[in-house]
Amino acid sequence: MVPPFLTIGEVAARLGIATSALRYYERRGLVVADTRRSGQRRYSEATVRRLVFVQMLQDAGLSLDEIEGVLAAGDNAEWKGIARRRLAQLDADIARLTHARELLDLALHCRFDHPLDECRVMNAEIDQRLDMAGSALGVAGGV
Amino acid sequence: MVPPFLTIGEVAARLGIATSALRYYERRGLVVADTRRSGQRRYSEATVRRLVFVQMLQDAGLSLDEIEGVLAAGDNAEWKGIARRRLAQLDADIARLTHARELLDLALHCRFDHPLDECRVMNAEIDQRLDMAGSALGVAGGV
DNA sequence: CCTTGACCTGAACCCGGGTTCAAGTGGCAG
DNA sequence: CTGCCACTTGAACCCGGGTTCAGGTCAAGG
Repeated sequence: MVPPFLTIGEVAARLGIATSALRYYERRGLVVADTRRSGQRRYSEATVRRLVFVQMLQDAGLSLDEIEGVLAAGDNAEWKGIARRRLAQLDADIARLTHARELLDLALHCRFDHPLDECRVMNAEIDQRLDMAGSALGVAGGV
Repeated sequence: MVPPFLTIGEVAARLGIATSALRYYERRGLVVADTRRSGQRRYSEATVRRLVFVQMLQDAGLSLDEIEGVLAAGDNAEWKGIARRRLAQLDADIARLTHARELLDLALHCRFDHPLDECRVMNAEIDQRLDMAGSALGVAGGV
């Protein structure tokens, strides 16, 4: 049976995280050890789950402040608000990374033998971006 | 024709970037103004393009150090190496974000009325992650 | 008894990518 | 001449998410 309490080192090992990070979370008020035995933190199974949850949200790109908000949310409208905002941001991020990925991929298979600044694909993209921001650069000589 | 030189403020406005960032790039040796007029930086069109290129690579998730590497690459094997590494990383990032997105989305449409820690989907994911890292936690004795 | 190892604390430090600040210069308008 | 504005510099600071360090406590084992 062995009361299911883990030391900070065990938790750290299990979650693949540094003990210093666990203490840091506690400082932040995010996740506090359930109890102490002669001064040392002991974590319950439930708290370990909570930590995994924190990791998940972190993976989803939430800041520790946001995660605090989610954990503290009494109202479920509260975490859903945070989640929705983050969902929109995720979509934007994914789109941006996907575009970057395509670009990089094209550049790699462009032609095998010219420097990057002569790459047609890259230059097209640069032109695009310049046009987006309102170009006076190639348009007219004078201000 | 009016030599097509822009002041730092003009470049900043055009690229949607702070002047301080441009000076910072110069400090880093990334992109240096072409010339000076009574001490003030002047940027050529070519240099502005270079800056846009820097922004693109930054969007693709390269660090300024890596970007320096790409810009300095004499050998095209050099930038291709960096690009390939980053491409792999992008794939991983995209996959991770996509997974997080799905999860968050499911959680949002889960049931309309329970706190997040009672969400079936979330708990399934937490279990998964615990199992991944070798679980002794739920195996014996548990609650 | 004494060492060893894991743990404790607060305070300081690290990193990347800038931003901010104080103090000074240059040039043009009124 | 006097503003005024955009520009210059080096140095200091900010942020998030931790890590590192010095110095101390505790329990077990040889």
